Amino acid sequence: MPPRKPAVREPLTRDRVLGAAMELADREGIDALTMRRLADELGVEAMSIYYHLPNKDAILEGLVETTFAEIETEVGGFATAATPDTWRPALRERILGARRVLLRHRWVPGLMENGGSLVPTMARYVDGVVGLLRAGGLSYDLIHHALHALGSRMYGFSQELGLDDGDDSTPSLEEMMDAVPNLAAMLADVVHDDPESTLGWCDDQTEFEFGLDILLEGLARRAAEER
Amino acid sequence: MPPRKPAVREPLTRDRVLGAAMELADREGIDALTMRRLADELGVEAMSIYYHLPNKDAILEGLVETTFAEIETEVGGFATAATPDTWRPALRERILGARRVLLRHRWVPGLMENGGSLVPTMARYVDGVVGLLRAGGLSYDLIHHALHALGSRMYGFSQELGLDDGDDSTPSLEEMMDAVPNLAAMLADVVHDDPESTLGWCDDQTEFEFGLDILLEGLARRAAEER
DNA sequence: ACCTGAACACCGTTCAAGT
DNA sequence: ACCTGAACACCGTTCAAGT
Repeated sequence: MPPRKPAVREPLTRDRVLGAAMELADREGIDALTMRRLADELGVEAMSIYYHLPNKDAILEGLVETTFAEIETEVGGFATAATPDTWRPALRERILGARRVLLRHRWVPGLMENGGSLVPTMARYVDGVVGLLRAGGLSYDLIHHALHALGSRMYGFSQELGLDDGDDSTPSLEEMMDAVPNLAAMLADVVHDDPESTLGWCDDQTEFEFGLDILLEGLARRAAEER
Repeated sequence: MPPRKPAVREPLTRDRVLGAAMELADREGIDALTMRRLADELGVEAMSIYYHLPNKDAILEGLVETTFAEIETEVGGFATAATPDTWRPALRERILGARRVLLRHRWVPGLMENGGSLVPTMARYVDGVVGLLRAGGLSYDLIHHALHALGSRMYGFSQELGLDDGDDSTPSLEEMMDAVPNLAAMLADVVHDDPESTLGWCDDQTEFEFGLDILLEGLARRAAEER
């Protein structure tokens, strides 16, 4: 079958731009996402993009928006019934669902931290969490605290600082032994069996759930005290 | 007293560059810190900086390093004796001390998240935390989990997403009422008395401590179970 | 209505040249 | 040894012009 290219090229649209941007960022990282590079990807001139989206920030916002739309699908919608007995596993499941999506777009957390303005679907995600906790019987005050306590964990990630940098000049364990003896001892003791981190910031699934469960546990205790 | 400028200007040094960079970033934000702007501040040509520091990343690393040196002073050194009875308040105090310093340099967390390679003094900070927990009687395994669970809270910050963006186009509470009813209800109920956030990511001191205490509580429980 | 080319005002950085 | 000027290879974006 001979490859038959369409004579007339598909017209540019906002969706096509965002789709190509998403694919490019997934494939080559967020730094590769420049207006000129994106235009190349679309077989178009850089300035053509500006006809469909006002500027680069709008593209980045659109990507976050798209990601949270994926999350909405992944968790089966943001509206959920919950009771004082079920909110905790329900929230846990929702957060881990969000995490599964972010693992497909690891550069998205980086966008969420900075630009920071809450895009609509992201706001609806948070709204869903609030609704879940409210249905679980928590006071708005406790819910408010809970959102702060969870922080970025609410979305399924928590940035940490890797002990391993990709640089070639990374000092060996022996070299740092005297500068950071406790750290070295810990690393020697703990078999860090999965050096490949899952979400850019080196929090693997087990560690993520460990921290999440402590927080859920503490929130549940405070919720029980409220009642 | 007439202002008497020295005829020969003070020679450039690594420390002078870093000092000016720190001051500039504190005053005008990290985005204002460009090589040309920094050179202006030093009364020098942009390229002169490269004689004292290899590149911009080295400047950013140096700033993180300087910040953690400030933290070391603030908390009275990283070495601390602790016992199973005292590790928890000791760690709490250390983290809140780190936070006080970061509040003076709010742009530093942003640097720590991305570049990410652990600068020496930062490694020593973590080492101190490990030493503290070890002296407190925790196993290396639990300590390892603890570092992950604390995440960036270990350093005194936790990024969250502000509900308030500085944009003029921020939708009012009424406008978002139907899109995010639960969120709107919570905001209406909770008197968010301090709209001015403390550390860029809108986590004020109270909220930070709330989350921190839940984590410390959970860690203490697991530590007790270990013994 | 949709896309383009040239240009502007920035970046970080290289490199040969000044003193 | 220390600093500089010109230049390079990039950015995002504006604006007048094409079809």
